[in-house]
Amino acid sequence: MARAYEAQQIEERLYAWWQDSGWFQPAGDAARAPFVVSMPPPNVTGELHMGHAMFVTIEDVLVRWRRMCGDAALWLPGTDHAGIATQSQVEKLLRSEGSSREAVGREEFLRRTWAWKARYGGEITRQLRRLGASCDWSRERFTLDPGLSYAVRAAFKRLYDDGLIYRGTYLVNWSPALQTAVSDLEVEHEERQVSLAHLRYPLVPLDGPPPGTASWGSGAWAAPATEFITVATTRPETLMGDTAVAVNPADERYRALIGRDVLLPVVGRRIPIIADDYADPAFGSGAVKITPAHDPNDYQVALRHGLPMINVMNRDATLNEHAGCYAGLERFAARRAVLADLEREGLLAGMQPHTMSVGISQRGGEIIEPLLSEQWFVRARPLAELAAAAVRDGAVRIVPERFEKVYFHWMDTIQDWCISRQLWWGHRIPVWYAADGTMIVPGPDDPEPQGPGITQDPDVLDTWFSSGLWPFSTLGWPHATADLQRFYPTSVMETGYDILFFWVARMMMLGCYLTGQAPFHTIYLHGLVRDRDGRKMSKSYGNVVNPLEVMDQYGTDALRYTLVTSSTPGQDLNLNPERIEAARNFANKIWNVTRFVLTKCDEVAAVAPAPATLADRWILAGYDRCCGEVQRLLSAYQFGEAGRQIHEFFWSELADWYVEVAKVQLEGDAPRRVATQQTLLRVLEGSLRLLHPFMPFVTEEAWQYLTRAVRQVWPGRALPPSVMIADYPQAADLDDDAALRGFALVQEIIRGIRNVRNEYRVEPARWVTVSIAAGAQTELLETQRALIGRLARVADDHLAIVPAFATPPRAAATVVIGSVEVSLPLAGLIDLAAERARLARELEAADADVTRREARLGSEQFVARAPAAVVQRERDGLAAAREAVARLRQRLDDVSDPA
RNA sequence: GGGCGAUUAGCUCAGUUGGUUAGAGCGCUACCUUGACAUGGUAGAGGUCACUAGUUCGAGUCUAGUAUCGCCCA
Repeated sequence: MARAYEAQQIEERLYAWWQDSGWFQPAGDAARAPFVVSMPPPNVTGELHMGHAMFVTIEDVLVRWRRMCGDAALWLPGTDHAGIATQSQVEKLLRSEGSSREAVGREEFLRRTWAWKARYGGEITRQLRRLGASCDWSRERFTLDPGLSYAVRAAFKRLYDDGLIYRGTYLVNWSPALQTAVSDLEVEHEERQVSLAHLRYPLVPLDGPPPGTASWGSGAWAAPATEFITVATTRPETLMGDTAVAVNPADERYRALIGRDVLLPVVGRRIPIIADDYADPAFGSGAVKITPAHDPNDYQVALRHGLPMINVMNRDATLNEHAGCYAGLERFAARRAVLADLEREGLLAGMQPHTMSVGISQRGGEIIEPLLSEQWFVRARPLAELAAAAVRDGAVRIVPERFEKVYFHWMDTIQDWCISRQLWWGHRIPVWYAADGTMIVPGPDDPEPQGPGITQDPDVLDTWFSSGLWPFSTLGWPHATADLQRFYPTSVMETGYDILFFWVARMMMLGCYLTGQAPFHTIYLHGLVRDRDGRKMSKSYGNVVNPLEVMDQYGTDALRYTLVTSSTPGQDLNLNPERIEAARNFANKIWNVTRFVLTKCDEVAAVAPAPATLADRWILAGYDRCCGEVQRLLSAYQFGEAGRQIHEFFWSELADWYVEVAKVQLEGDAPRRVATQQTLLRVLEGSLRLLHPFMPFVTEEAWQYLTRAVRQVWPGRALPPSVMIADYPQAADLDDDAALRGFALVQEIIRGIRNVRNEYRVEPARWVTVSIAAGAQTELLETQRALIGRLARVADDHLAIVPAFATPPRAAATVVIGSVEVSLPLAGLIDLAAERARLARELEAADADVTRREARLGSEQFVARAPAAVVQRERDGLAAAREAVARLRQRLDDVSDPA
């Protein structure tokens, strides 16, 4: 074995070996309970980022753990066609060639996109492998696979026939840059500084000549109007689409005007003044223009009042023929032009700065345009009720629980889901139109409608529609395949909380409705990975930590261990590079403990082992307790805490103490050596299994070396070929409290002696003399004298362990541990004043301890109400503290004695 | 406007049925290259658990409120 763990040299080899051995596939034994995780499919053209590293790590911990526990574990991987993202990439490519998708046509565009996918689509899955993902690549899926596309058509047909999918003209979020509708979720909101324009609309007089006879732009357009109503708007360029002006019915200022008409500037259309609560008297002038085709609130007002809806914009956000003289202008240029002209006509009453929330396209980054258009929708309410009930009834549990509230709120306020996208890359909507406009919706097995004048809907479905079917479409649904029957519903859905609505909610809705069962029993949500200062990682900040570079530098195990132990469920994680380094060091520690054990176990005498020593019993009890805790924590989805506990045990107990103890014990006779070798092998081998789900590579490599030795020590012991298919350690509930307490005393004595040596600057190599007055512990400590001598560097013939000191030691430093007194006569080194100060400090602390415990035990309420075990612990602690105080006082007297 | 989270050592974070003197890693101080490991070892220093009130025999942990920061929804 190399002196240091070198991750880069083993990871690829081990991963290939695991996969080639078929261990990533679920065990065929039908008696085993399945444990199934659907991998959240990454964007097929995406590149690995920390979010991927996070979900892969957590899911792999979960899956490797359940697999080792004996489940038939299936982790099904795949990728998502990511309509907008992928199409944008290919369009960018075409633009660089001076072409466009329109120029090459739909068929050629799709050919180009598939070619792009073939070239770049494998990258992300190669990168997932580097993370050690033990997923079943033989079942890998892609959302545009024939099987999954079939599932999409089947789902669409079913929902359509059940009246849950409909087509209609509605106001949707339009992305002018992408030229498609997007769903509510794909719109982000941002506070922006905008100008609120106050526009004066002339009223049509009750009698007398109407205004608007002069041409627009003449400067006299409003003449001879005498009455005006002022409306406040942030979007003056849409005024040509106004179909009313609304005022609040309770607003005294405008009550008399309700029912009258105003003359709309630019186009000269007569529109009514209506009363609606939507108009806020406190906002702007209190009167608001109603532009139903360009504002969601106005749209609702128009529905209530039966107003016409006039769309003044094209799909690229330029104004159309309804905008009169502004037709063809881009929306923001039009705004400036309209304002200038209004001013010239004397119709601009003022401008004021205003902060408002603006909808931004999540992908394009430009301002979303509410646009009236014909789209397909899923009627979400019935589906949401099913999905909410599954969680409410306890069929599905969300971890951490607090997200249930968010989930319910979303389901309770759900809006219909716009599922059509004006893209070419994706599942084409399976609807055809006859020449007369009749819709034909064939089932997935029906032939494609053909005939004169029959055309298919040009749009595709939202990518989330297909990924909403993912947990079952990947297993063969709607066909009752063997996989679907064995592995559905799946077990745990693990993903980031940021896509609870996008994806998890849709899987729940579609899964509950289409399969009649919730697609998984547990939803585990992890937090987002941020930089060390808590900022979101983004290319524009330049604070992105690339997981591939981290793995190159520190190894995959270090990255995984850091990700899984740096946070708690649902909590964001600030990734600190120093922690990754610490995790790398941990891997090296594991490696070197293994090296140590191997060199000490290369030869084993053929004799019966000696009975266990106190230290043997202590490390076995500690290991056992650790196994129990880890099992408990993993069952409770406390992955981070489980990983930290193994670290604590491995480093602080096994490496720091037992390895040092073993060095001493290995110098004993053959039966003692064999017993120690067995204990080392047992605990280390078990610890590697315990840690394997977290750090698969170093544990496997170490385990391979180790088990060769284990086979020699225990020739009869059956061992599987890989740690990844070995049994996960279970606690035997040893509960050896005597060993835990006894060894803790030994540790305190050794630490006490080391402390004194350090304070008195005793050279590390020098052997010292120690006397221990051990009272009731004399017999126990006598059995540990070799250990104390070696670990505290006390010469064996200078270590006295007696029940009590005959005469108080002189010129000695003293350490008191309860009833045990450890004395170091350091001839020539002891400074009595310093020793007095040291003892006084100890005494003060012990005294405080006594006072605290006395106060607690002095309370009748405490004794009466606290659990008996807690009271007893206080009593024991008080007795020990009193003993220590007495001894410290005595010692203080001794060193104060001028004799 | 509604909801959620965070606030613990210089830094990044744990602390899950409330129970000894609140922990880890990094950093810091002193010492040590002793044969598993300097990617290391030994011994230390370092905290009014944001603040206020409450519940309780007992609160970092439970409740209410306040402050600051962040996120989600409208």
